[in-house]
Amino acid sequence: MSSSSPTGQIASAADIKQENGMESASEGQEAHQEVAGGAAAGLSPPAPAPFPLEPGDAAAAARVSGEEGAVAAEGAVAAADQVQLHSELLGRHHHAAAAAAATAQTPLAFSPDHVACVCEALQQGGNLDRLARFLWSLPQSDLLRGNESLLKARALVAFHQGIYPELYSILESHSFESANHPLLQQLWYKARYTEAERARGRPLGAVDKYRLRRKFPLPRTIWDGEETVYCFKEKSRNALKELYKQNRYPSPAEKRHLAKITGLSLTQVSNWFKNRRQRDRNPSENQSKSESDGNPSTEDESSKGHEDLSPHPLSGSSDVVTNLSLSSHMEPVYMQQIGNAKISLSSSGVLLNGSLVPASTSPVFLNGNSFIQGPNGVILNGLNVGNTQTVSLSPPKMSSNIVSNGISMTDILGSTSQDVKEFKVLQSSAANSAATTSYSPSVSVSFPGLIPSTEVKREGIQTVASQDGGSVVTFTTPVQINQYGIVQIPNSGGNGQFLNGSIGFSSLQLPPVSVAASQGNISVNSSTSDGSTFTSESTTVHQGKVFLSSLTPSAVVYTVPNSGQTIGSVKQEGLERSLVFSQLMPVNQNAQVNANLSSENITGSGLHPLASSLVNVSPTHNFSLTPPTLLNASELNPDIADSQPMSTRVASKSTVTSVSNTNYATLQNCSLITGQDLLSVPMTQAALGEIVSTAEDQVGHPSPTIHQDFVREHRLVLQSVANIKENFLPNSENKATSSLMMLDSKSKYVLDGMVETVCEDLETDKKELAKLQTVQLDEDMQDL
DNA sequence: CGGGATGATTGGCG
DNA sequence: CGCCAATCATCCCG
Repeated sequence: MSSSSPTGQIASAADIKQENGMESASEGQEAHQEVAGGAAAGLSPPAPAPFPLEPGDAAAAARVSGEEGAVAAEGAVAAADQVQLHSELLGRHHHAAAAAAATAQTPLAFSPDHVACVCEALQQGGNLDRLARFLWSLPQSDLLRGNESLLKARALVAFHQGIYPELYSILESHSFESANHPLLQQLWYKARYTEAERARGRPLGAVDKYRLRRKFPLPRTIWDGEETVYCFKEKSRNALKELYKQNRYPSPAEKRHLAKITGLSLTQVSNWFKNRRQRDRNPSENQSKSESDGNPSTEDESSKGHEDLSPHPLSGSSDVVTNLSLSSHMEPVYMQQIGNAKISLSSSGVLLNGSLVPASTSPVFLNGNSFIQGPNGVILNGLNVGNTQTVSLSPPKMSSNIVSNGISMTDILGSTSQDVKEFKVLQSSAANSAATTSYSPSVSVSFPGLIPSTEVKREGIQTVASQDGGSVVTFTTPVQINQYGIVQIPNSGGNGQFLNGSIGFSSLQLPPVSVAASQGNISVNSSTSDGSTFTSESTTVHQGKVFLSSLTPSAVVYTVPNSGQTIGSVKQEGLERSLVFSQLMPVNQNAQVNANLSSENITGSGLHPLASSLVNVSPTHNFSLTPPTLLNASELNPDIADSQPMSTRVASKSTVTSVSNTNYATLQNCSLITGQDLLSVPMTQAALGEIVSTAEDQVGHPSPTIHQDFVREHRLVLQSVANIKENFLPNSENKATSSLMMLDSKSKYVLDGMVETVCEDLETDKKELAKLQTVQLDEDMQDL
């Protein structure tokens, strides 16, 4: 199930419920009341223009004119009556002249505003018949003017008269202001319902209406494109379940806390518990009450997850790989995104950006389609090796295993920095650097390289920690990975920290140059020789980014974008957003994709030049990721879910920005930061304390809105980059003038015109971002 | 506020 | 399109 925002749900329900009110509104009842109040201020006489106002029209106009007047005061009703009476008289008075003018086909003397005013008045007054006559009397020129009020009036009349085709035509032909959307949406649906009822000869049930809504989705002209979802987000539900397990009757304080964590309202939280208890009490519904009163649903989900987690035949994986080839088109990505598998880790595994795997002990998975299993195993970067195979390491006992792209560490270590190119590693336990050797690829298991849109959930509050202070990663429930392969780490209200501890790489375990994963969401750079630990004093999540404040130089990063909402358009609640992450952060989970592309367009040309300063990227490598591959329109574009296959061409223009400073390191696709580079960054920049990584694909796509968001994100990133004053290595490749910006130690700052422009525009955004971050940080601190 | 009942919404299945 | 299950919301009662 795709996650959804509570707000969206509520709005959805509310909107739909208003549907019932439509009828009365059409009758002009409720509208009448609303307008009556505002009439007090509408003492100005109706437009004296000679238009075909009927007795009531003038009054209606008067009411509307008063609409802008503030609030209805007491006695407004009486005043309204008087105004109406007065208007009636005026209207009657002008009637003769108006009629004459109309019959004479004389151009109307009143302005469009007046016409609109009358239309509004008649609409609100429910005088549809009169409105129809009024419209009828208007000259074509006016009707064609495109005045929204007029169009709305026409739509209303069409609806009222049952001329639905015309209604649909009107609604689809003009992009209405959002303020009119509710009404027009109701007209749209109501018309559909009515048509269906007539055709069926019987009233529609809730389900029938639901199906009609699905069958006849609102046109974009009267809809902002945001989908509404009924269920709470998976994350929220998990949080609720967690507490429910502990206490079926949470105290008000607990409810508030939960509400805050989940982004739900207190009422929703209460209702949830109430419903939950009710369900538990009625075993009738719960056929599977086998599991005591724990929470079956959670269990169920877990089981589902395991199914998904279970190893798949290689054949399947290979297929996936094939599909993923970008060269053909983004379909693969699309598929992943639409899916919605959920996986729950029973143990304390952590999955990041990728397909997950059940962890026997405390594995950490990052960004990978491949998984690795092992005690304290760690892995990342789903790029699996050419074929979606997964490697599972089962080190005898060791603390940490690192696997990347299905490549054994030995391979990595042995290889030159160039070979390291695209891989991400996250070491959950830095217990001892010696662990490096501990990993033994003794067992290789093939996994489906890719589980379509896997969503990993982590139930319960679990911790993945190493025994020694080395590195500890603590997650407080739930950690999710959405179909984008993104990990969601809820702002664990309770502890207020979701990442607390250190994530580090021991120097020994890493290749000469620390590896910053470009394509992943998480990157760990270890620049220090000692087990490099990363300590996060505080974390801030904002706008799809996770900000980690780290006191230590070792850079770690971790960007987590959000959730499932990305698919299609789903309403997201602001709150939710702050807690989760926006999908803006494109994370490429389809590492596999690269394999196909790499050889051809990308590799060699684009990244290579940069290789020297970055951890090199070797073109020939199987899993070399290339910018285009990493950031492709489909991944960035939430609309993919709309089933509009996006053909993302490698050649498309794409910009990747990656910024890092000592405190944060954001790794974006295709950017690699070497340990040296990290070290080179002055510690003094700690103040910036922010990591932003984003990428924008310039490829045009159907969702302007989203695109804008993206742009914004991108801009934010750029801003941060500017602040840091770090180095950029613009890399233009592909005919489409794609620009790849990378930050490296060389402090070479190159930006093409476009980028510079963007940066300039960001001045204000920068401040906003800083402010937002601060706020978020404060909130987090409070939670703590 | 909790319990019970019931309606609404959504989605899956056949 | 019917049926059903899962979820949420709402109303009423104690």
